[in-house]
Amino acid sequence: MVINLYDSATGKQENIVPRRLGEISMYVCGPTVYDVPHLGHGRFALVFDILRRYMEFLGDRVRYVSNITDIDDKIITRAQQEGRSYAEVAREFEDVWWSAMDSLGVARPDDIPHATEYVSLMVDAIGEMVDKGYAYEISDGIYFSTDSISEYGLLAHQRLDKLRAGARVEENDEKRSQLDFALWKRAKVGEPSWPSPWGEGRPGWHTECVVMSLGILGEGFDIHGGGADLAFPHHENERAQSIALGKSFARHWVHNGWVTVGGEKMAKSLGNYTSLSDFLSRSDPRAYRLLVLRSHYRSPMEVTPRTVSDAEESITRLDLLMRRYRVTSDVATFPDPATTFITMEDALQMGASRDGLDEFCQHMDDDLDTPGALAGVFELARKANSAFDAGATEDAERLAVTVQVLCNALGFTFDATDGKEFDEETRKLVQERDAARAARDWQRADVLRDELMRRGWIVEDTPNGTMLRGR
RNA sequence: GGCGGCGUAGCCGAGUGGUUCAGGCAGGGGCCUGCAAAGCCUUGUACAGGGGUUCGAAUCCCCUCGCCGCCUCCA
Repeated sequence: MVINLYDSATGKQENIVPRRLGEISMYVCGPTVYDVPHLGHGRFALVFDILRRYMEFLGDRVRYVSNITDIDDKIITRAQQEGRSYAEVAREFEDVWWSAMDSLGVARPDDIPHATEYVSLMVDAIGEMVDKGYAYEISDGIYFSTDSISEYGLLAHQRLDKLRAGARVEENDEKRSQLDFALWKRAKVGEPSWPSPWGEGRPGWHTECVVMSLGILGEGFDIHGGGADLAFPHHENERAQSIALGKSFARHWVHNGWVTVGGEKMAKSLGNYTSLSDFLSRSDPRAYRLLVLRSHYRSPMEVTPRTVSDAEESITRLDLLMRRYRVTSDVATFPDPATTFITMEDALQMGASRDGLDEFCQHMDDDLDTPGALAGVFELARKANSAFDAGATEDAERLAVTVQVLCNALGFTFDATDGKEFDEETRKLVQERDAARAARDWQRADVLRDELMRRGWIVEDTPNGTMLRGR
């Protein structure tokens, strides 16, 4: 099975044929840890988590690398404002990052390189670019000469002269071209710095990802990903450097679209962002994953209180199916998506429906059409409920297990509570109500239901008696 | 100025040149239920506007309007 993905470099959908059969190497630009992450960061993390899981589902071994930029102008600025070290700032916000990732159910990358761990390799690379004539020195550091790369502009889909014509700022007269970017920034007084042949300083942002991706995954790795705004100039600049270094770079480029608010890009600078921690403290984290899955990864995605509560309702529907399924079945052990990637083979072994899996894959293979795949999952859920209603338990369970397995493949977990886990007082009310109902004392039963509802429960009657779920 | 994207029913959001309105949420009707809840069934005459191509277009082409993004740090 081969997945097709839209490639930002060619502008077309391409078969992802890995450089080594059965092994996929993927590098995704991670966050700069200078502040709390917002929903936009959450989206890219989820998109690539889902892509990764799907490739594992197909049976490929994925090596997933995503970096942490832990040295950068913004980190330094913040550290100076708060009178602490850049490392403290970076540590703090990296911790926030990972705890948000855990809540979202994003599995850890296989490798998490930090920029500061690669400074000396970056210095080597910059030296090589200087030696080969791709870089030049001016008063505040070393710059890459974009004119030296004939293909520059591939990812921007623009020619060099057009790009130059559109350049908005001319902040540095010494640069040969406005498009040239810093490889090495000389340290000003009080700034953190590392030694180099060009004096104390720090690497420019665009160098770390080339050095780390090539260093860990090697030449010609399969997929390079990130948010759409990284395509230019960040990824363009990475590419330019790889050419200068004479190394073959990423075979495919994948970029995800924005989270929007009222049609506008969610961004720090616009102040229209919701931080992940705020979101996660108010809403079911799975709702965000569902929102991400429900829109195509390259489309803009609108997040509003209403879309979020819609998503929560949808999740509940699946939760209830899973509860229904577990009531009739002993199978309660599914792999935890946080640590395990389920494969199609596993799925078949667990009794999932071949047709259901095939339809799922058909959508996913088509440029990660998660909305289509998800529609199929809900369709299966409907059929499962139908079969349960009809008493066709065997069919129902096969359908339900398919839903379960596909959702696991997408990184979802379910609320597995059987609706009977609550405090003693509540338990007593439930028992009394069941007794009242058995005695056909409807008045008493209704009083008890009202009481339970007052306590925040949604009350359901099932063949197994009163069931509760939270509101 | 250059390049690119978007505009789909109450809301979100896919999709495709042509029988059955992807799916979710919300709403109407029904079945089930002691009543509910959940579930199931059923119900929507959507594709910014205007031209054109076609036997047939929301889907292709042209124009107009509106919105947004990238070209600077940015997921």
